[in-house]
Amino acid sequence: MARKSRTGAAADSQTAGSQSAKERIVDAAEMLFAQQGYEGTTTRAIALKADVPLGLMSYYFGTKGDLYSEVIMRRSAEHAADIAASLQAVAERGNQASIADIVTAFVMPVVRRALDGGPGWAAYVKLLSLAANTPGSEPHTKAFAREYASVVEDFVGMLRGKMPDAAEEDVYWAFYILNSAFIHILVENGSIDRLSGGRCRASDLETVAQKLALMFDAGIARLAKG
Amino acid sequence: MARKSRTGAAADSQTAGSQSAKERIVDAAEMLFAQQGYEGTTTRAIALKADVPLGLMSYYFGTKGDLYSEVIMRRSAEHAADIAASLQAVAERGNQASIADIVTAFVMPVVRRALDGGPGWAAYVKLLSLAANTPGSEPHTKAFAREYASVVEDFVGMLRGKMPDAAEEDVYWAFYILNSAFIHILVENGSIDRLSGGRCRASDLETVAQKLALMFDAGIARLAKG
DNA sequence: GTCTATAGCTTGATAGAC
DNA sequence: GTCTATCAAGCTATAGAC
Repeated sequence: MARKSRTGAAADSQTAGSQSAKERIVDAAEMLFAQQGYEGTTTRAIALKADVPLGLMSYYFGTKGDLYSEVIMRRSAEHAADIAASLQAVAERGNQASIADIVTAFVMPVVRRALDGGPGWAAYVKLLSLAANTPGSEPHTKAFAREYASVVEDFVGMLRGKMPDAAEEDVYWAFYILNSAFIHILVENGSIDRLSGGRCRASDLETVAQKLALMFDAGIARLAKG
Repeated sequence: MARKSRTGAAADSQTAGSQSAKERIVDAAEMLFAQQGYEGTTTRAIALKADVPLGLMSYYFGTKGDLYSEVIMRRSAEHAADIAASLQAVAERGNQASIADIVTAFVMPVVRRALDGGPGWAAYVKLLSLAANTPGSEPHTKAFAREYASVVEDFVGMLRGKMPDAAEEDVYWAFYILNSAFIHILVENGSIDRLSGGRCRASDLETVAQKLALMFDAGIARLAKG
């Protein structure tokens, strides 16, 4: 037992495949950061899950913070473009699009990635929302915020078009409250499952998206009246 | 410079007063856990902020996890009773109370503590919402959830009274989405401030409560229609 | 490029003097 | 009760053999 096998017991069936060591490290980091947070995840745990020697971490990525950045950057541009396209498609329908349509266009690209994108994307979405909820993570949060700033502006602009008589600040409150609900739901662990006795499942993001669109269609309309 | 003064530079103007060492430790822990999270806070940092020698931490509270529990338990019962009373007052008005009234009754006790309760209560409220957003914190989260379970049931019951024609699961979705928005807003650090160019302030919880009541009054009514 | 071994700190917790 | 000194373990990051 001179050394650990590359496909030994420590290897994770999800991350240890035919991918390169570099990819496996990012995959493992993504999953662990999403599950345990940045501070709660050690570089050793990442190396173990990726089944690579500890030294490779620094060789490929430098510090732990640099690796975190890499996890974000690997998917953020594609994801943001994804949402932008979804919003654009609705914007082209002009006034025919309802508030519910706009909310759905904003929310569904995230839901689809989380549900159909595989475990990597699911972890990324969780990490994305987790970063927005974590204090003392200024550098991390700012990195994410920058990547999605343009998409947020598009969305707010479309909401504004549906709130012609509202005070400017109410457009921002509408976005803020909707986005807060959505972000929190993405990190949720299942408190609603227990509370509802199994009638609702937090992991059922499609239903969540539908209820969000329904509620905020009415809620934003109310706010828009002044 | 044989040893650090009890009122020396390391002492925090907030926590180092006439209180006992034991109280100062809990105060310092509360504030640091709220600002940096559980993993991000070291027992040394707490001791430094409380201006107490490191050894006293274990003497009074045992482990770091025990100290965290103490931070929760110090205020949770009083806070939960506070919210229960607020809900009860609205419940006594029977059908006269609107959905907005019920939402306000649920939200305002938290807002009032955060704004008028002093820095200790402000930190506690932040920690409360932070715990609901943190992964890998099962033991912590469960401790909080247990303390507020009864209040949540009361609130859900009152919502149900206002949604007589709705499917049972929609009552839970209504609560879940509202609570998610509220919880996330309590940890927010000011992204809305920047986005709105200063027109909205995340710290202005009174306005947040007002907008929440307005939007969810309409949103829950819509959901209640089926 | 890959891996082992370890340096250099910081962590939570405690032993034992006062 | 209070405080200093320190332990054992775990951390990130790196030096240097292969």
